[in-house]
Amino acid sequence: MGRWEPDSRGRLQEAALALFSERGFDQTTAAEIAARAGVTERTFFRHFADKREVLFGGSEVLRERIVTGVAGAPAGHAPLEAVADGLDAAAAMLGEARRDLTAQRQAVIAANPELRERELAKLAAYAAAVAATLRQRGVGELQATLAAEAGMSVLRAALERWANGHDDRSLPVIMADYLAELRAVTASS
Amino acid sequence: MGRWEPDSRGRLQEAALALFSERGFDQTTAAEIAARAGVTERTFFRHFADKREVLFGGSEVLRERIVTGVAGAPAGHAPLEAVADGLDAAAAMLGEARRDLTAQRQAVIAANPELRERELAKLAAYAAAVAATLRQRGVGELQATLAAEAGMSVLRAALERWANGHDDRSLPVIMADYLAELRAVTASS
DNA sequence: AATCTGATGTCAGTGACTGTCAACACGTCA
DNA sequence: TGACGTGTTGACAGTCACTGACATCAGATT
Repeated sequence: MGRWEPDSRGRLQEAALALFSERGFDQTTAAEIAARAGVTERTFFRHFADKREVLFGGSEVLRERIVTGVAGAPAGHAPLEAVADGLDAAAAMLGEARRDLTAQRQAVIAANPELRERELAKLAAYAAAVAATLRQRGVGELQATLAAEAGMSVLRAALERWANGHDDRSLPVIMADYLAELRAVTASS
Repeated sequence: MGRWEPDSRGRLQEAALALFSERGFDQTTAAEIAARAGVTERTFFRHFADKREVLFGGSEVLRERIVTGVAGAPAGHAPLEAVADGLDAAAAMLGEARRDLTAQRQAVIAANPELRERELAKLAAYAAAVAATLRQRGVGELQATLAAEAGMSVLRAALERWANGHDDRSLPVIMADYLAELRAVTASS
């Protein structure tokens, strides 16, 4: 064992989620999070680029999963079908997480404009990565962008419903349903 | 005339755009913007909630225009058709602005992650307002959200292309084209 | 044993943002 | 005409997010 307790990063994430839930994001300082995790404020900012990032630790892994799902779609799949495969991969990963923790995290994010802003940025990053993957599959730039962003809208709406417990269906089922709704509402009329 | 030069707010917006273009967002302090506008830093933060907001002064007007466009769509219009009417209203307003100024503003935003984040938040606010308007027209919550967010994707992509001068067509024409692309890529296959 | 490496602590500093109070030009009303 | 309310600004002190530079120390490497 090292000079300090291991997994500072994980302790910081737990401490932050707890404090944000108790007092709110604005009423919690980075120094308080660090103290609760048993480290200094400087260490907090070594692990996380800014105070919000502590809530988005798993976002890169999720992005990779989504991209892998899209890239692994059969060659014959249309753009939105490939995106659907990416959503399946995301749903599989998120479905493994404890729903109560996801709900707690979503509640903290929903309660603060700065955190909502950051969540949008993360979704935009997913969309950009998915669009780039679609382009490698031969999809045009514009269609790739539009399909990817619409897919992330589906992801967010489904995740919100699932995490809040308003729907007892599994996350992949909700996502598939929501994707069908997207197709319905964008159908020419 | 008052004790001070009028239109502090407008001078702050101009000064900020100029300084951000010259040095970049991070290398410009709020105090420098204020000095260039002939006011104090405190006055800057009386007019704008934070340093980024100075670049988004017209966003509320644009949101109202979009919402008015959606609300004014014929009763028979499908959700996405109503959104298209909102996009037309947005295009009409943005088309009035000088394209070079819009391009300059977009370049500043594109160069900075924090500003891109804020732009996403503004688009999300438009989408939420549009979705609420669609719901008043009897559209279901989910379809309203998905149609509105897809519409804002179209708005952003078209605005980017128009402002950069990569496309000589008028903004409304580009938007209509992009909306057709959205329909094509989400068509069941 | 000497050295290297990685994670952390310490400390000083910048800049975004806020609360509070005073100053002052302007309009209103007696 | 003059007292008074109102809206905008300046002045100033303060908190907190975030950064750069340097020291420290356990464990791995040689």
